Amino acid sequence: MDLTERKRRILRAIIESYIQSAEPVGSKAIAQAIGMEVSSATIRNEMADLESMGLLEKPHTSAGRIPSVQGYRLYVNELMEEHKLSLQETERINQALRLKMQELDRVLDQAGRVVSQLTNYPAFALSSGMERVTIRRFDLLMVERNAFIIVVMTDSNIVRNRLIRLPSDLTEAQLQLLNTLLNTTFTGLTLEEITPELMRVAQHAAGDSYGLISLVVSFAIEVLESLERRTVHTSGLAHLLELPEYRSLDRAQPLLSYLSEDTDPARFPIPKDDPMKILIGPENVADALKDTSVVVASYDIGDGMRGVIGVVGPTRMDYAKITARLSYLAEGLSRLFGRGELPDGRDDHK
Amino acid sequence: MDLTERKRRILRAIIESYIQSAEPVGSKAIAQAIGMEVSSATIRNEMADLESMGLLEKPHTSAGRIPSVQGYRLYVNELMEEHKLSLQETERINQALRLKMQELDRVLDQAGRVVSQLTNYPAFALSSGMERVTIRRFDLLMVERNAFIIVVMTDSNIVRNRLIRLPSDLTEAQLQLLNTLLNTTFTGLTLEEITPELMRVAQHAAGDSYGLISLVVSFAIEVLESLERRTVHTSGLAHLLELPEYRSLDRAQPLLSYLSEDTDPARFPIPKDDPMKILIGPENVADALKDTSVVVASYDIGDGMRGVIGVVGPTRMDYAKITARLSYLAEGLSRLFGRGELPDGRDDHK
DNA sequence: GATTAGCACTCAGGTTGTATGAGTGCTAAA
DNA sequence: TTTAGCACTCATACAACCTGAGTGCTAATC
Repeated sequence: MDLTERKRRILRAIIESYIQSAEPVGSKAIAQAIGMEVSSATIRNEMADLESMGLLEKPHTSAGRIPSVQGYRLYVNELMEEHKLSLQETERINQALRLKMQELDRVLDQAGRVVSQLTNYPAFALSSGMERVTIRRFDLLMVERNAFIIVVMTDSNIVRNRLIRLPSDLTEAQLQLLNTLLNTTFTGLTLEEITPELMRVAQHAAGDSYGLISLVVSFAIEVLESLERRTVHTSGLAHLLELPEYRSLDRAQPLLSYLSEDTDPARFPIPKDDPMKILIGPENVADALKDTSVVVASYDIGDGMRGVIGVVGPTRMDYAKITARLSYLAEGLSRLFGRGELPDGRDDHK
Repeated sequence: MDLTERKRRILRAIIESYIQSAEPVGSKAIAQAIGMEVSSATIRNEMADLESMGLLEKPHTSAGRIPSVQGYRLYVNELMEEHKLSLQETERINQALRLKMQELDRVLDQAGRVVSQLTNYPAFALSSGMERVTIRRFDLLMVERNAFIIVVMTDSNIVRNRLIRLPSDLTEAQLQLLNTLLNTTFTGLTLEEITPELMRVAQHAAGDSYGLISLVVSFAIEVLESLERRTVHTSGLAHLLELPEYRSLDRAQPLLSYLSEDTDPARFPIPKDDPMKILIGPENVADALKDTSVVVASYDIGDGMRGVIGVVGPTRMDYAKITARLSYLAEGLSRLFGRGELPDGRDDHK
């Protein structure tokens, strides 16, 4: 059967109406929406065709039609018009970017929050995780005679620090010695390459009776681990309950629980090649997401890392609007963090 | 009217049954619970008395009784038996403490999560906020010719850092100069004392044409602000929906929204003098919490700061169990962070 | 005087039956 | 090919009814 232009118009009208109302839409309503060129009976015939093509379905005999997953897919791929962001919307997003994204450390979390506020859907944010991170340099700063600060910087330009106190005193010279030893022995190594063996050797070479080296190195290990570990942040969960499809607790609870237990990042889809991805209903791998849609976008955090932000909602979510906002935000984030241009307020360099 | 020993026993039985079941409890059930020494009719008489004393109430004529706010208050103050934590429970808490609390930075968030997991209620966590924080020292570390790291340490021993890139190159000597200038001019000052005036003077004195000083100082300001600003973290919101009183969306939604929009810490109660506080129903100030109970505990983060963790649940929450777990956890956290014993692995100092 | 058995009464919640209306599919006419 | 008309299907809302748990009161009992 042919997907005529009229069928496409009707399908689109049905989907957009359903996106708005969450109610099955009938032939009469569509006849009106299209502009009364044809009668509702004609629409009915067309709808029957669309249904047999698998693009629509009926919740029951005498209800209107609702889009099927295939229908949404067609809509997203071909029918959907690009949503133009209003000046207000872009301004709001820009403001969010300016205000919230000060600390790189908390980008993930913040990005999720912003997305959720922007879309009124629950959102999640995760980092795509780094592999093969290494420490680029160590710095030890003497604070008091029995306290110093470790500063480590990774090859991906992330800096972490910790204050260490000792049971006994330490001289500046000792610290210097330790510092150079660390920088010669433990830089450029991945997590796996830092073996207990290596530490023992270094400890011996330095004549380190205090176990200082292991203290500092274990901090470095912690940093490397935390960077390799991906974490997920979810936010705006309460938005879910505003949607008619989740007025029933039986529907809402499993999804809410799934999103709340944000332990395992593997459960959230990440876009591989494209900057943006739309997963409709059963296209999701996770069971709990089987009748929700997920829109994910990725952005460049710089230094080879990518961040991922996503929105979870009912299959009838307003794809046009969501994708527009999400991609605009992702671009903004890329601009902010990517290309080595960190959000420190610094300008472009070299 | 006298609150006889028998009345107290009955009241307690009613409250504990209601805490378990969330169903109004009838005379017969109580007669059984007490041990059938008396008949249900007697219980009925006693219950009528308790009701006229304002300790019980009826949802409607032919239902059982439920505790009133006053009833809960009496229970919490006098009737409640201390809940003994099982070995498993303490072990679980200790493990959570050991595993999760590695980074002081994320204590708040983590503490909230742990509480929520421990109690199966939504939890919130906030810091009591610091006042009059000052920078104790600056360190500038040269990374490349056009990049350096700022490390600032506050008088409360919190260390923060940031990587700064410059449009042009810089010599080690320049950085040294800047470093000493910062340490002589901008240490020991509170947020208010760092005026634009002062910055201009310093900039002039240093002949700082790059605006480097303002770059570094604005980072310092950011750090001070972030420490003074209190933030709230909520977690485990989905637990709310497991409770029968929030099976109805109309009840759950306002509360969920209230807890989700965790912007304003002022909306959450913090215990003033006592280490633990129980707020039952309308004893809460916030409207959205008027028919929930909140249990909060505070713990010592060290250096004069206190953290606050709390649990939100229905008025019929299991006060005995919750308070036991919460206070154990709070003590653990105090031990971990308080008394200058930071989780860095360092020991007591001076 | 305190306790108990018995009984009438109340009321939430579940079940059943019925009406309503939105929407459909099919057929015959335009 | 389109349209009007009609019979048919269901979800939903609503009223009527039943049931069972629980109460308050009264009169008998300890």
